[in-house]
Amino acid sequence: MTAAFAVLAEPARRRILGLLLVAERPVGELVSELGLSQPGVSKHLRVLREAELVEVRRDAQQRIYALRPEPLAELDAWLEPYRRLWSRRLDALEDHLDKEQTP
Amino acid sequence: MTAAFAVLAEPARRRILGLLLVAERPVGELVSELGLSQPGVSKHLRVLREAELVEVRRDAQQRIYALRPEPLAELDAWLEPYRRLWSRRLDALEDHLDKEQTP
DNA sequence: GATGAATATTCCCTTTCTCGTATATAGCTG
DNA sequence: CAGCTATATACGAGAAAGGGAATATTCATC
Repeated sequence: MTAAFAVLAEPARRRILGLLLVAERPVGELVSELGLSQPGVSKHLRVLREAELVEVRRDAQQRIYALRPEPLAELDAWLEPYRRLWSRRLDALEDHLDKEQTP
Repeated sequence: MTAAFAVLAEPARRRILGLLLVAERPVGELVSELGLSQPGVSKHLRVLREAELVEVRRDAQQRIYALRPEPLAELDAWLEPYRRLWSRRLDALEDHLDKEQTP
């Protein structure tokens, strides 16, 4: 949890996740789309990897990075108890679903 | 957004928010419940205040801290596009509400 | 106005992050 | 296996963060 927040505190890393949400990508593509140095991107990717926010796959000499949603789901869960503070809509939703589950 | 993530990366600060979710509290109460030094707690509170995650109210010589949910709501919104990656339940919910809104 | 309680701020030290530049590794291709 | 491409790591510098100890501020009370 702590790790996930710290990792996401970096704008560049959030941008990387945004790109990977659209589609998985090799490092070079991230470099050109982000406008950062290649070592810089690699380093951010290492941090994201260690936090399990992304995973790598080798394709010849390229490394294809893809999103791993688990830590984001944890973050979402952490947010849960706070949601009632702003979300009427979600409350209604949950009420509805709860009723649906216990007929 | 960046600020919110950075602030929440500190476990002590998340604990403070957890306590304030239950009820607003003076600093002294936070100090005893967290087991941290008073200056330490005050410093975390300053950071939380600057990120607008909490607000202060004076009550005699005490300062009562309370939660301000806005930055958490922003975080929730940031998470939105990623949610489909893990949440079937939420998708169902949104579908339901969307239909409800456009009868 | 002095005292005491509650809270904030400052200073100093150590650690951690980020960035740039340079260098290393891994794997294809001829 | 030489050379090229794609990616990763190492190193050094500078900024920022966290924690402890000491000090300052604020307000109520006597």
